[in-house]
Amino acid sequence: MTTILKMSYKASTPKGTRDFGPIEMARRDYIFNTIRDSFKLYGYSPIETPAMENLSTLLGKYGEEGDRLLFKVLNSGEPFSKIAPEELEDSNALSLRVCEKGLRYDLTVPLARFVVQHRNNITFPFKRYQIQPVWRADRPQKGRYREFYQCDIDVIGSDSLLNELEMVQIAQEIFKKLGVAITIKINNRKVLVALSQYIGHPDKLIAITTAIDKIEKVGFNNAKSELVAAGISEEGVEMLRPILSLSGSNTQKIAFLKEILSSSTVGLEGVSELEELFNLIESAGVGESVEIDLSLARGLNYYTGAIFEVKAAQVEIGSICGGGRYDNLTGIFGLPGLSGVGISFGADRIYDVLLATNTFPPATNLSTQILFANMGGEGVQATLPLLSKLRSMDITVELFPNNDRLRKQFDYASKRAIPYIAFVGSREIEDGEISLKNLKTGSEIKLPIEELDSIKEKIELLNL
RNA sequence: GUGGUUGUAGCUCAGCAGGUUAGAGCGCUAGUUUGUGGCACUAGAGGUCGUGGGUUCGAAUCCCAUCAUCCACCCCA
Repeated sequence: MTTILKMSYKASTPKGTRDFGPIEMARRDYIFNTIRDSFKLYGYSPIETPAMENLSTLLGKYGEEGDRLLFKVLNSGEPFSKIAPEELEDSNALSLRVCEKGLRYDLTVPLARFVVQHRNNITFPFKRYQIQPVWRADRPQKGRYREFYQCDIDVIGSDSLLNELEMVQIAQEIFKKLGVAITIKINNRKVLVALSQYIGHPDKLIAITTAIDKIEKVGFNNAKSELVAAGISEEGVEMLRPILSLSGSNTQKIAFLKEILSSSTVGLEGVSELEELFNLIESAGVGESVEIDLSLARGLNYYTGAIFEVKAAQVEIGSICGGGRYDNLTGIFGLPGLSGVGISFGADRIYDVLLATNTFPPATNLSTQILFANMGGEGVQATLPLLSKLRSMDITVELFPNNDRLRKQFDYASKRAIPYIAFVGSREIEDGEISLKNLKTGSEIKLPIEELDSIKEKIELLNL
């Protein structure tokens, strides 16, 4: 064993990926189950898509930055055998020659592909949920992994703002169940488009939105110099100042925007969408901690309407949930005219938040209820039928496989947080009973085998 | 992609104005008469000090490179 270890390479997972042990899995299941339960409650159905998509499906959907972060999969066989020497010089072009597939970067683009491909079998509006890992070739850091799970819901084929409302409701509900304090930020891409027109630089939308996004972090003046560097006039940037430092209630913000953008058709459209959405949110009574944030400018370039982002109030970890409306994502795959909205929950970051705030429920540690000590030969024989009986009663039991010293068996039980240990040895066999001991309190009782049906009540006694 | 941090036992780390056999705590293994654990005591296993060069009589310790790591930026979940 030791020699083998010495000879082998150091065991590790690839950069930015992790293993999940039993405790982590119990906690992750708790998160996934909570999220999934809410998704189902609102009528969403599950789908799954492959880990790999054709690279052509993925490329160009996430902006330049996103393309760079795609994990590409080398073709099998001998992909380089047909490559001419001069083709080796352009590494970008080369990677497209030798890689036809890529790992999915999110769940939204695969969904768009899925919808287009299966359009004839789908009933619209299509409400689906999807919980699967995604991969990004990012540099890992706190709260950022190269493999992480997204939990998505999307509605495809309905442009009603009721869908946006539903996203907000579900986010509120899930984080309430999980015990995470949040703020939900909402903006509208049309408003951002209108703002860029308003300051006279409709072509600089991307530069403007990314700079706007930074204002909170680096301050207005730094963002301003960045915008000026991007070729935007100083007067134009100054026009943004009152808008972005806008404070007050959501209704005040809306009123102000209406005035500023009164000459812009898209702008007014965006503002009235915001207004209508907030009216719906009020009617539904889920307006707590929901605010308009004009500095919210999600980077994924397929969003066209509402955009959302959820931040944990108590933990600094980036957004734990985000999404928005995209009017024409399926159009890229040849099926125009379908509007969709979606939101994605970042399970791994939510995990980190629950861990940091210590809000995992204690029950997530529990595995086996009763460990039967291995007392050797006849004890084991007498135990086997009891195990089946207890399992049929839906009690999680296991028998220690080796006839080790009891000290060791106790050790095993306490390390696995098994609350009860049972003995069936020669004494018990003689008296036709089992001994049952509570590891925590140390109290022990005898239970006649014919009364096994009442074991649950007997266990209650042990807890006193 | 840019900048910084740190790499010593399974884990957390100490050692570092260069000097004989590299340490601690926790964990692990065995034992303190194998039908009762968590405590305590005793003993033990386990490290080519991330890797490769260099400086030096001598390097875990200084220099360079490289890889890995974590953090920040970018971007995002």
